[in-house]
Amino acid sequence: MNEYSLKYKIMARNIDDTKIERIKTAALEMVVQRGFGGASISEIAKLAGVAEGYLYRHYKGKSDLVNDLLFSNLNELIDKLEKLLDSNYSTKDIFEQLIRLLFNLANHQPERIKFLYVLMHDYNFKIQEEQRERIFKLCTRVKEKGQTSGEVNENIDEEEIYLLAVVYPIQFINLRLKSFFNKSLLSEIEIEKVLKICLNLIKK
Amino acid sequence: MNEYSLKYKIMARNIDDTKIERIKTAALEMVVQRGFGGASISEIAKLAGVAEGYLYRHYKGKSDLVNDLLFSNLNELIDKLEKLLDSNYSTKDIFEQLIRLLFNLANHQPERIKFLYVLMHDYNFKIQEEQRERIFKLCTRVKEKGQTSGEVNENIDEEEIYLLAVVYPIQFINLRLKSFFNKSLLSEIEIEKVLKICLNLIKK
Amino acid sequence: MNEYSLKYKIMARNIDDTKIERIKTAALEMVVQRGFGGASISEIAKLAGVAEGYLYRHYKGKSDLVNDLLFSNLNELIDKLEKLLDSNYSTKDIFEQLIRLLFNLANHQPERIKFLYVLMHDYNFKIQEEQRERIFKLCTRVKEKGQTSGEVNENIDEEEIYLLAVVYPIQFINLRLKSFFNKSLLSEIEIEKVLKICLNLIKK
Amino acid sequence: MNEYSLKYKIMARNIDDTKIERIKTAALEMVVQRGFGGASISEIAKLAGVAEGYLYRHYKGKSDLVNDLLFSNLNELIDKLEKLLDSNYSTKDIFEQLIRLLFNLANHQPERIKFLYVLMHDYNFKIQEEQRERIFKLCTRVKEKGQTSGEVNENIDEEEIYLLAVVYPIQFINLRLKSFFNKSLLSEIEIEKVLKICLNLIKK
DNA sequence: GATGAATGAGGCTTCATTCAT
DNA sequence: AATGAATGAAGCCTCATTCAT
Repeated sequence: MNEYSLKYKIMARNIDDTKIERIKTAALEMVVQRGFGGASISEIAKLAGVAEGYLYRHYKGKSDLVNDLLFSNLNELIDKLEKLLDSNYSTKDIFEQLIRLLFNLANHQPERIKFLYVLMHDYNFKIQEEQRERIFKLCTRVKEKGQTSGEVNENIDEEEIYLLAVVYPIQFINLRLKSFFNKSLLSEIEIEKVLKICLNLIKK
Repeated sequence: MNEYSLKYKIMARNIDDTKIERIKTAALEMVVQRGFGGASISEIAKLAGVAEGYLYRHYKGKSDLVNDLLFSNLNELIDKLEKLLDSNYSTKDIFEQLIRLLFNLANHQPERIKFLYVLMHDYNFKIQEEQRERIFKLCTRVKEKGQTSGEVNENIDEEEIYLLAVVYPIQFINLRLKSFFNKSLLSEIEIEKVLKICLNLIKK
Repeated sequence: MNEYSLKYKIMARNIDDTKIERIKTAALEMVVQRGFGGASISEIAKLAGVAEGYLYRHYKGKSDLVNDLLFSNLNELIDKLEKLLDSNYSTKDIFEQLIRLLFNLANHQPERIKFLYVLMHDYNFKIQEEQRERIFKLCTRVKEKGQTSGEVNENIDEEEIYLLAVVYPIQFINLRLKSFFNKSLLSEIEIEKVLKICLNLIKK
Repeated sequence: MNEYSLKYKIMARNIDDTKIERIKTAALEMVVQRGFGGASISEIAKLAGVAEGYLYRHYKGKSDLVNDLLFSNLNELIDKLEKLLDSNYSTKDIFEQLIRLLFNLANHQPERIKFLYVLMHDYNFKIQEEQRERIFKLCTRVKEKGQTSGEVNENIDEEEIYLLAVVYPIQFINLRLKSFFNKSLLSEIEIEKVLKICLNLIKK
């Protein structure tokens, strides 16, 4: 193997290894920018720098691709939350970690949080039953842990925990990402603001 | 003009008068069911019982139609809120009335609240600057009124009022409309639940 | 209405009225030339002088179009045969008329007989059950009529009548249309040749 | 080379040796099942258990592959017929042997006779000039032999011999393979039926 | 005003073919 | 020799939009 072919090989490898990743990133961005219906395969492929047909070697179609993206992005989040709960953090700290996690995502990969935000509100995309159950169980665990430790109000249920600890921060973040009220910062102050709301809620 | 054609004309007139209304209703339903990209003009026209071409006499295109729908639906809501604020209700009662208003909409015209829910979270559809300002001003009025009367915490700002009094109820309602946690009731109990959260968070 | 618009109207009408006919003709030709899989909608539309999309206002898709063509072409033939049988022709004359009919088709609309020839031998296209039954019944009628009059051998069955009176002429004609043995005439002599074979095989 | 790799090589060799054969079988089946246009290289390769690219080391493309298949299948048949004619069989026996040969094929390798049936009727696939000539010469030999021995009518020509001794049996067989008239048997009785028609034809 | 036939750009998808390994 | 990842042209089909009536 000469220098050229070696270099080529490495390049080829590199291109190869990131191809699907680039498709995912491109699809995610296009869905955020144009919505599911508005995102076109040809634009996604162009943005990813792959042939249109290549996409179909890995996904059955656009729907499959986007559902897979939703599933894996959500899974990543759920996994992290499960780990959080497996730790010995207090309930308060769990909320804080969760909110930090979402803000961190917003600051480093804003497209991801936008993507979740967009698809969570699309009546065409249903979160898989299995993931819904995992989310519900997470909320149950938080609730029980918090109520046992006396940190969480007895009247709060899973739905409210989900709405305040997950949905509320996501809504806050996206309002900022849209500069809806002409603010777009997502710094420590904002984290505390959101956390305060969240904790305020659950306390007795 | 004989009796028949007269009668026909009257019928036609009557039909005519509701044509645009029917288009709006149809478009709203289709956008909720299939998303903006998935809703097709021909289906909307068929559902509305009008010719495809008719639609273009009143709207420049699909985008124009849906933007108009978003605008007018939002306007209706904002108008009602303004009236609420013009009344002598206490801040608490204003929140209650607002939440009742949203629940009422959900119970009687669920498609409307779904429509708002879907489009408010679509990065393609921006709420018009003018409406954003009206919303902001409404929040300012609520804030000031509430803080003057001592009902609202001094640290709460417009953004938080919007998130808690508008976004939170809409999120709650749509979670129920989707049966996300296998609950779908939207009755008095739920209103109180949402109101309690909302007030709890805002009060000192 | 001025002269121009009148003329235009007539032209438009003419174009209109023949549009579907032109699609059918074009589809038939393309299927013969390239086979079902090889015939493309865009080529068919171009040949017919209509927009690609227009085709879909009348047919669900390529398959629907070609099936419809097969069905109607076959129906036309079956209808003619039924009329032949309703007449008072002798069995011999019925065979002769049938063969003349096929030769006539071959001489005036060769694409049609090629089309039937091509699709009847495609394992993807099944003749509809209803048409198969009609064909079978026609054969039964011929058989019974011929056996009653003593013109047809008692041992001949429907299948053989179909093979000899329908399939054999079609095979002969297409062999000629292909110049398989470097002959391509389809004149009176050939009609007699085919008829002779047919009668010879059926008679006692 | 160690024992393992040797064994592997032998196995590989064995597999290798049948690779083209497997491609041919797979291609033949796919063409029958889906038509030329509908048969895809990747499906053929998968069914054959070879890499897609391998196919292109032996054939210029799909068309080349299928043409080769048609050529070789036809050649096999023609070779057998030539041997039949080189024997001392009577003309009657030659017809019988030919028909038995076709029925045998139908019973043991139905896909092959279907393949011939499908492609013989496709206006895209022309039988090669050379093969057409060989077929014609075979018919001439049969004719002359039969007319010399007095078994074949003087008025019969090559075309008719081809149509009755080759095309007719193939048509009969495929009508049965399709259960066109709800019969699918291809046993001794059917052979006799076809033979009778065939002989009836040519006799004086 | 109102219609709906017609258009054609553009979407999704398949698949024959190539080529680096 | 053999592979199969990758390509991209071309296929089928949809649908927003236009326009003659």
